[in-house]
Amino acid sequence: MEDMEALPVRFPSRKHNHSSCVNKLLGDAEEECRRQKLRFTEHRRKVLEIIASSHKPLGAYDILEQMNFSGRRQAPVVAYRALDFLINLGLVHRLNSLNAFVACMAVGEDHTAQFLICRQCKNVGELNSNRVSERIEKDAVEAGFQVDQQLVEIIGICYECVESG
Amino acid sequence: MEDMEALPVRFPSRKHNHSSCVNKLLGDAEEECRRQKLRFTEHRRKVLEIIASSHKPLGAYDILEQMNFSGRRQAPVVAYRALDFLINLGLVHRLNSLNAFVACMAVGEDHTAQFLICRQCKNVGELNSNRVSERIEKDAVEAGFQVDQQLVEIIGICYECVESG
DNA sequence: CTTTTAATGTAATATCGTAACAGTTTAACT
DNA sequence: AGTTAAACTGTTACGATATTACATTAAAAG
Repeated sequence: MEDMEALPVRFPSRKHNHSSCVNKLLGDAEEECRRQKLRFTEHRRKVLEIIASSHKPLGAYDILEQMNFSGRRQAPVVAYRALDFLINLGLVHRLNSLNAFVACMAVGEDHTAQFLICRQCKNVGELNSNRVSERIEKDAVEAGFQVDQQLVEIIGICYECVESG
Repeated sequence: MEDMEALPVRFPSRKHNHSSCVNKLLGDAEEECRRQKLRFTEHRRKVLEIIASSHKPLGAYDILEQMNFSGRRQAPVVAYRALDFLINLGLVHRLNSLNAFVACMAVGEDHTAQFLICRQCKNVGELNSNRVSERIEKDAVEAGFQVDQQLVEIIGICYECVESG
């Protein structure tokens, strides 16, 4: 029998409200940091805010450009340090095929992230199908391989771009 | 019902014969180039030979280092051009999580490559499970996403490394 | 209030990858 | 063979991505 539970798909609609998802993510971050006694510093907040404000993946240097508060240009390492922190916390994902970063759309949901990357509008969503991650796990084990981490990036066209030709 | 056909797993054993897989790959390349009327030039042959001689992924600059015939150091673009050619021919794969390249272990078998990357011995194998690629395809379609390309990289420990502690 | 841990500032440098363009070789066609 | 078109090569320069190292400052823990 097939497992027919609904998929927890998340793809950003063209008309969704950005500022509400930014606020949600900042709230999640604050809470998580409080819980784990980690410091949610200015750099970290700023980087998360920048990433969350875009559903298009951003490169580290794109982020850096938007960090010029007080007119001073930050060094690359500033962005990378904040990104590492946010990735470890599960608030940000890295897209290996693009050398770029996106905000997590399923914070706190314990998922193996699987990305849907639209090569037309450049938006990125998360598929996060347990069926996929379990299939990978099973087949790898059957092949004698012990899985630590899965990396799944799916490149194609999102439904809104298909519809609009 | 589960599909129980055997998986076409390929993971390089510690004791397998390198030179025979190099020769096989070079032969495949020659044949494929003859068929498609493409030129299998010296650079391309050399790069394929270098990659095929290692089951550990090699970076473009690692490859470059081994291309110093006649003592002259080649420009990076030389390696990248040959790599592009070999990748298009399906003889070489790129590992996005490592910015590195490996020889294909399933030439001519029409597969969606899925990589098993051992973080201990650094060897890379191919899982290439149709069950995985079909599951990804189905779930993505169900999510309204039209798939062009899948990128699956699985990081963990291979059986030989598990056995040897 | 001092010790220790974590975060920052800053500079330098490593690593990965591409653009542009002139020159040469190869294949294809008279 | 001689001519043309396409593919490949050589070379220089540069762009993009990421890390190391180390001195300084701020925060938390005792």
